[in-house]
Amino acid sequence: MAEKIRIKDIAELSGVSVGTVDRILHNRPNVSKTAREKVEKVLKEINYQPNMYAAALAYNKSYKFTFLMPKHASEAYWEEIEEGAKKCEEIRRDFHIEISMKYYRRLDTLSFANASAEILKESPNGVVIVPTDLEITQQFTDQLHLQNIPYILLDSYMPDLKPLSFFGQDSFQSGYFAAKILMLIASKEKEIMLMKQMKNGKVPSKQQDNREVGFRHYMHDHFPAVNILELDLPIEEGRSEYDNLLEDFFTEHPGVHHCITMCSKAHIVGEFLLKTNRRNVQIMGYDMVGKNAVCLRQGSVSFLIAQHAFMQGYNCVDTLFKAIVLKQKVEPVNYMPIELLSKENVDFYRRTQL
Amino acid sequence: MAEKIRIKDIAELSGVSVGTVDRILHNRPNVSKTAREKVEKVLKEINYQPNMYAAALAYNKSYKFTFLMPKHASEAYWEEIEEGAKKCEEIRRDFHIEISMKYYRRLDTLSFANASAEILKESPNGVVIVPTDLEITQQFTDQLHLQNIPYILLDSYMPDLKPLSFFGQDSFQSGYFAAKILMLIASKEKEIMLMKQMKNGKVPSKQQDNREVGFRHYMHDHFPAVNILELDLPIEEGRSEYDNLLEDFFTEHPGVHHCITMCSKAHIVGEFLLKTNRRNVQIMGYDMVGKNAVCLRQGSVSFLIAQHAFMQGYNCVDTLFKAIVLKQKVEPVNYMPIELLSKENVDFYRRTQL
DNA sequence: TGCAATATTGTTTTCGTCCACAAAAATACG
DNA sequence: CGTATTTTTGTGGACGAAAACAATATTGCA
Repeated sequence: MAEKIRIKDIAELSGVSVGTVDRILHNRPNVSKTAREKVEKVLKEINYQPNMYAAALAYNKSYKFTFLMPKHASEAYWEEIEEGAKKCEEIRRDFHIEISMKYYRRLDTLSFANASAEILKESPNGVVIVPTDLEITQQFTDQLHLQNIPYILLDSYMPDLKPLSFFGQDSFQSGYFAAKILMLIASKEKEIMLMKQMKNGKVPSKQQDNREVGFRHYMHDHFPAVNILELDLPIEEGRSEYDNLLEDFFTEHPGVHHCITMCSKAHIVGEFLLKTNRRNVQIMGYDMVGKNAVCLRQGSVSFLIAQHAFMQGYNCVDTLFKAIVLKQKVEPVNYMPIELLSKENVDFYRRTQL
Repeated sequence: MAEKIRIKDIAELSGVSVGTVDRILHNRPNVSKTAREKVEKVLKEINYQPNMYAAALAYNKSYKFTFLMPKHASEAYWEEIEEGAKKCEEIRRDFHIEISMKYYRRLDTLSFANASAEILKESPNGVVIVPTDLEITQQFTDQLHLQNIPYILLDSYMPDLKPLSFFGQDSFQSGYFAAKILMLIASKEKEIMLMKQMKNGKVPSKQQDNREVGFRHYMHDHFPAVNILELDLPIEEGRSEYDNLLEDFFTEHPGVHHCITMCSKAHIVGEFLLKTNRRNVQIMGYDMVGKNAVCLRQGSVSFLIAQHAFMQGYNCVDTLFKAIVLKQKVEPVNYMPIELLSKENVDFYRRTQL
């Protein structure tokens, strides 16, 4: 069981030197047919697992990974992803891996193109990409394929780009699940509020759009009669303006007792309800970020869906590491769990299971 | 940023030899005050992080961990824990850690005592214990303390025993949460069925008892009028007898439309309902094991609570590893997430996040 | 002061793998 | 057949930390 076979052992068993075994293990040239046969016979019988730490120590090469993601002005979701990536860099530090972060502005394809050009100049060993539009992203990944630089897609899955791997949540299914849970507490409602945070009149992320599609799909299938009332909060407006918009909405629709949002800003509604002493509205939202957790604990938000952003960042980097440094096979598609949080189980949520 | 400081560098910076630095880093004797001061001054300025792989390679010592748990005749929960432990053994193999599994028979204190005596004879470097009664367990852990063998408690938390660490689910809170979710779909019910699998007239695990306490606590607080009807399935009886008991129950209580169980056998009820074509009963249960997953997908079970058994086993071993081999500080109390699964999100459940 | 005993230092080998280089064997060619 | 060339093999450092070992400095005591 606890057989620790070294290259030296293989060499002795097959009657050659460690140099020859090493050449065969690494598919290097200059090995005679007879030597190859002798060694491969031994390799077939035993199960050699190289000591990867000794290997890393001897190899003494460093790896550069680049992480391309949207610029986040204190947006907790992106911050958490970055923290996860940094954590992995720290954990793997003895393998000499180094991550360089690059940012682009969401919906600004030029900034994406600029950043990707910079990355290509640095020719890293691997890349993690949070994609923008398919077309612009593909221009980048085509170059990466040309240069044989493996890359991982994070957040949005674009199978046509043939990435090494993908990490993210199935947004459609997640919205579908959210609808199901919401309708457990809102089964008798005729109207439901859907809050959206808009930027230049658009929802700023594809993920949120897809969640809404999943949400509406469930509603259409199971509660076609329920009226979904949208409330848009333009990100350009200040916080005080939000309160006015919310006040107007709830005054105009006193019969609405349930609110859902696909973004991480459920706490905006939660805090408003608390401030205006409205106790008869239940909220469901996304992302286990500080302010949402507070609302969840105090009861102004009923449910959150977590998407394990930290683990997404961590896993992307670790998957690059496993594929490139350890030359392991990696899972091509990795959907993160869709995890429901309420006041009763939120204390046991862990951003990482490690 | 990417400073890779070696012992050799510290030695040069402080004008001593690597031997002296090594002595100081490991608190070994025979270091003069002047040398110590010089080195400690340098250590304070830089942030030395030893290359743990080089260290493990040089240390070249092997570690024996023992895992004491109930004998599981194909009980999926325990199997999963064992698989997690084995996985960690594999991941850390280059550090020469070896796990030896020991089993005792649940509710049989003598078999626990026998197994623990065996373990003590082998004097391992660390132990993972799934406890039995407090008293019997303490007899064992007292010995471990005497011999300075660190140990981790898994499944049941007994703070008085002063373990190195604990991993498990908060069973009370998990039952409480289960009740909340169940009552979202059963809010109008007057009667609910609580299925219990008994062994010699007792619930075979403390965890299940505690979940029931949490469950009843929620019911008492929020739905005191609901009548909880227990159905006991004695494990001694065969499967066919279960069907008879279930048939009798549902014939006698045609008004019961919701069933909850604290054990992993929700699928027994699910399969019965499917077989007898009863479509008007919803089930909630525990553990993401194969048969339960099937029932969840086909709709005969509505909700499951997962407890991440695989990660529990993995984390216990990895925590021993981190504490003993890497000499890191470890978290003393680790509650696992309480994760809700339904048809809509079950496909994204992962036993491991790694 | 001299010499042993002890305290403190520095040097060297080891771990398993990788790779550069040296040595040996096989082949080419005049 | 002998020398030059190429192919194939074996050997000997790294890598960074740990620890055994050797060497030096310091102290105690007659």
